[in-house]
Amino acid sequence: MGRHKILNTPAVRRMPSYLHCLAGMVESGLEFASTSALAAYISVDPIVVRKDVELTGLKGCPGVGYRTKDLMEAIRCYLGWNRSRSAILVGAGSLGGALLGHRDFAEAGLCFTGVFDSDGGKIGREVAGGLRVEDVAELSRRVGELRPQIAVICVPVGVAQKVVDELVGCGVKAFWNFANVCLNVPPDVVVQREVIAGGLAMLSMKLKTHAAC
Amino acid sequence: MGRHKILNTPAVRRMPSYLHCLAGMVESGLEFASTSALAAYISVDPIVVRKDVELTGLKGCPGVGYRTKDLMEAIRCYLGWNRSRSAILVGAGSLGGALLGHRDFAEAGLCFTGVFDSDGGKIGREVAGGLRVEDVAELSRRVGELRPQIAVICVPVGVAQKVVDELVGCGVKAFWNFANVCLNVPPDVVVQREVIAGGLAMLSMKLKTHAAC
DNA sequence: TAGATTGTTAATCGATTAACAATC
DNA sequence: TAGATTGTTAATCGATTAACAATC
Repeated sequence: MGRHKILNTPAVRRMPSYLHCLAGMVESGLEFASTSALAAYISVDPIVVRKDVELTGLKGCPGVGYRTKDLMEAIRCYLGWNRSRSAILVGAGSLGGALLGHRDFAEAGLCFTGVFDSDGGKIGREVAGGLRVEDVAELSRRVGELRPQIAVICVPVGVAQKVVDELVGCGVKAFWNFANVCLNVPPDVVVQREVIAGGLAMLSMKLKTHAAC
Repeated sequence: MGRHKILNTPAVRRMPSYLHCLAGMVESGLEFASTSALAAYISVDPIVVRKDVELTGLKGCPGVGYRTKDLMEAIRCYLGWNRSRSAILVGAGSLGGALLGHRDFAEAGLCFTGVFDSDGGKIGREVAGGLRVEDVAELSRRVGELRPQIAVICVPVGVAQKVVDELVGCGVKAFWNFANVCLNVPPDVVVQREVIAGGLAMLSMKLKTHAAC
C-alpha cells in the first residue's frame, strides 16, 4: 500500500553526472574509477560518491575502485535506464526542440517515437531525430498506436492540463512536465515537474550570500 | 570568511512557484493568500509553506493569511529578485532560444542585454526579446561594454570551459550553466549548474517505485 | 608489507513534520 | 465568542559527514 522504497532525491540527481563521467573514462580506456576521481569530476566530497554507489548495490575493489563498466551498469539499473522507454513530445517549440536534440537521453534509454504540435507551420516538418511533427488533433489516435511510456509536456501553460487530461485518458502513466503549472493527475500517474526558474532562484541566492561575504 | 548564511535549497526552489501562484491571485483581485491555498497550488503540505514564508521574514495576519502583494515582495527580496539583473546568453541554439523566450524571467528581474553565437548563419538575426545575435568573437569587447551580472551558458559541452574562462577574465562573476560539464572557476565566482538528465532520473525512479507497488 | 581504497557503523546536521499557543 | 490561520517551539526523519575496520 504505502511507499516501501525511499527516494534519495539528491543522490538520484547526481547519478546522471556519474554516468557522464564514467562514459568519458570508458572512452579513455580506464578500467577502474575511484570515488575520489568521480567526486572531483562533480565537485563533491568523495564520501558522497561512496554513499551514492552504495545505493546501487555495487561492490567495488578495495584499494582499486569500481570497474567503470560495472558501475555504469549498476547506475543504469538503479535508475531503470537499462531498458529503453518510449516517449512522445507534445509541443515542438524551442524547448521541445532542445530536448529532442539532447544527446544524453540515449544514455537514459529514452526514445522519442512521436512529436506533436498545434501549429500548422510546424506540422509535417522534420525535427531532430528524424521524426515529423504531427497534428495534436491526432494525439489520441496516435497515442493508441504508439503506446508511449512517457509524455514530455512542452506546451504553453494554458493548454497543459487539457493535453495531460487527454493523455491520461489514453493510458499514459508518466509525464515529464516543462509547462509552468502543477498538473492534476490520478494517483496512479507519476509526474516530474521541472521549474526552470528554480535554478535561477538558486543562482540568485548564491549571488546574494556571496556578495554578503 | 566562512558562510554565515544557510541556503535551504528545497525552499529556495519552491519560491518561484509561490510567486507564480501569487501573481495569479493578485490578478484575480485576491488580497490575501493562506498557506493552505499556496500549498494546494504546488501540492505540498501547508506547513511547508508556513516554514518557507518564515524564511522571508514576512509576518502574516493570523486567521486571514498573508497579503498577496506583501508576500510577493517578501519573496522577491529574499531571492534578490527585487532588483533587475543584466545577463548575456552565450549559445543561441534551441535551448538558448527557449530561455530567451521564457516569460517568467521578467518576474525574476532578469534582463538579457546580449546574445552571442559562433554560427555565421545566426549572427545578425533577431531573437526573442528584440536582440540581435552577435559574433562570439566579439564577446570580450562587448562584455566590457555591457558588464553583465550573469552569463547564461548554452554552448556545446566542448567549448563551455573555454567560453567561461574568457568571461571570468572579463570580470563576470555568475554563471547559469546548461552545458553538461562542471565548470572550473575561481572561488569568487558562483555557478549554478543545470542537469536536465537529473529530472529524467527522478521521473525514472518514480516510475520504478511506482511500478513496484 | 605498505599504500590505497572500499565497506560499514556511528555521529552530526539540516529539513520536515507535529503540536499548540497566539492572534485576528 | 467561535472559527480560522499564523507564529514558534519541539520532535522526527533523512541526508551528510566522520571514523575506522576490512580488503585488495
